[in-house]
Amino acid sequence: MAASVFKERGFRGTTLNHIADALGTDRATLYYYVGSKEDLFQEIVREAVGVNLATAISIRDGEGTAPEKVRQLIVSVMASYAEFYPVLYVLIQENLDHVAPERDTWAQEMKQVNHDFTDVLIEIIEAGHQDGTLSSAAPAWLQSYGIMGMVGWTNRWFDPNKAPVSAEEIGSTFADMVLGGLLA
Amino acid sequence: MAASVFKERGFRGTTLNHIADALGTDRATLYYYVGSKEDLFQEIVREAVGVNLATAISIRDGEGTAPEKVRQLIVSVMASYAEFYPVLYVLIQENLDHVAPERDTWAQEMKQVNHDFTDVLIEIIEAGHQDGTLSSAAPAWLQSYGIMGMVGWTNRWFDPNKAPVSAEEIGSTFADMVLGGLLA
DNA sequence: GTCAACATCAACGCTGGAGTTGATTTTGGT
DNA sequence: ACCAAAATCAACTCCAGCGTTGATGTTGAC
Repeated sequence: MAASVFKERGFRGTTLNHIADALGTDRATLYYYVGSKEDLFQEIVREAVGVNLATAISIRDGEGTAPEKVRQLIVSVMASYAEFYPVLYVLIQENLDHVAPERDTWAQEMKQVNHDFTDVLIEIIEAGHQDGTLSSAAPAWLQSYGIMGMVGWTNRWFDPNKAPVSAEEIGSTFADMVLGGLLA
Repeated sequence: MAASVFKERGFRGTTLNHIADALGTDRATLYYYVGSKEDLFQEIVREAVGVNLATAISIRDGEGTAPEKVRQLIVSVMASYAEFYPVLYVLIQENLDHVAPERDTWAQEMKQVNHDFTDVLIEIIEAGHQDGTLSSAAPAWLQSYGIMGMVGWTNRWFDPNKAPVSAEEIGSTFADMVLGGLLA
């Protein structure tokens, strides 16, 4: 519930009044349950972030060729976005470079998780470069950033409860684009 | 100058004190030149947004096959991001769904521009579906959103003054990925 | 029925940041 | 040298939004 409000208005744009309203209660009542706006936000996000990284790692370390792993990763991330909607998007849409100084410790941790996640993708792609299953015409990090962009940008338009396509279809389409390309 | 501050902190995270400091002056002096924080922001962004859309339209209406146009569009957008850096990113990184009510009129206009831009890309891709030069396995809008994501997400990591690769290289890599795919 | 733990909320304090005002300094034209 | 326009800045006002407190319900165990 509070997550939806954060998703719709962003952290800075959300006041505890907005959340209290959404919950049909009073702002002061909210403080009976949470220590601060920051606490509330972190509590919402905390669990989901780890899950995503763990999935990526298990794909990297699992069976399959590099291209298969890239596909699995894209599809499973999209599936997570839908499953935990809107929790993961709440985090992604926050530009962690823009957080206020007080929130810096937490922001650093989150950036680390993002960084680790991206690294997993880079490693998968680099393995593909090594064994020749993926084109090494460009550096693996740049290819990874492109993929992360495609996927991460869905926070701006994808709502699993309203979209005409499923998260899996989106993931599959993106994987098709990025692996096989759009050329007919 | 002020644009850099907005880029680094986001609209909400930027105070006029931050900007005044960056300019080595006083906040009140700033108000001698601009009517409000909002005015300042719009003034910075106004010009650049139109340019980008115009470029897209001229590519759509120009010579070349659909795949060539997709490539041109991606590369030219990346080039614009670098040329006008950080102005276009300042706008992109603002999630226009999160703006405060007072800013709504302006936000609607900006959303319209974004929408028009995306539409141009969709039209290019649809033309490719028609003439068989691009795969129509997925809807054109979804393929477009993927491309917009790749490109738009660069606001999180690309700084033309620091990056080890040029905007054109990035654009070219993304075009390669999306058209030919990464499969070797 | 009573009491303690649980929960709610009106009313407050406080701070950060937008925008204003008026007095003062700087600049440039004659 | 003089004056008017341009520019600067100290010192305000105002308000939104975070967080607190204490008084007032509500509930469930015995």
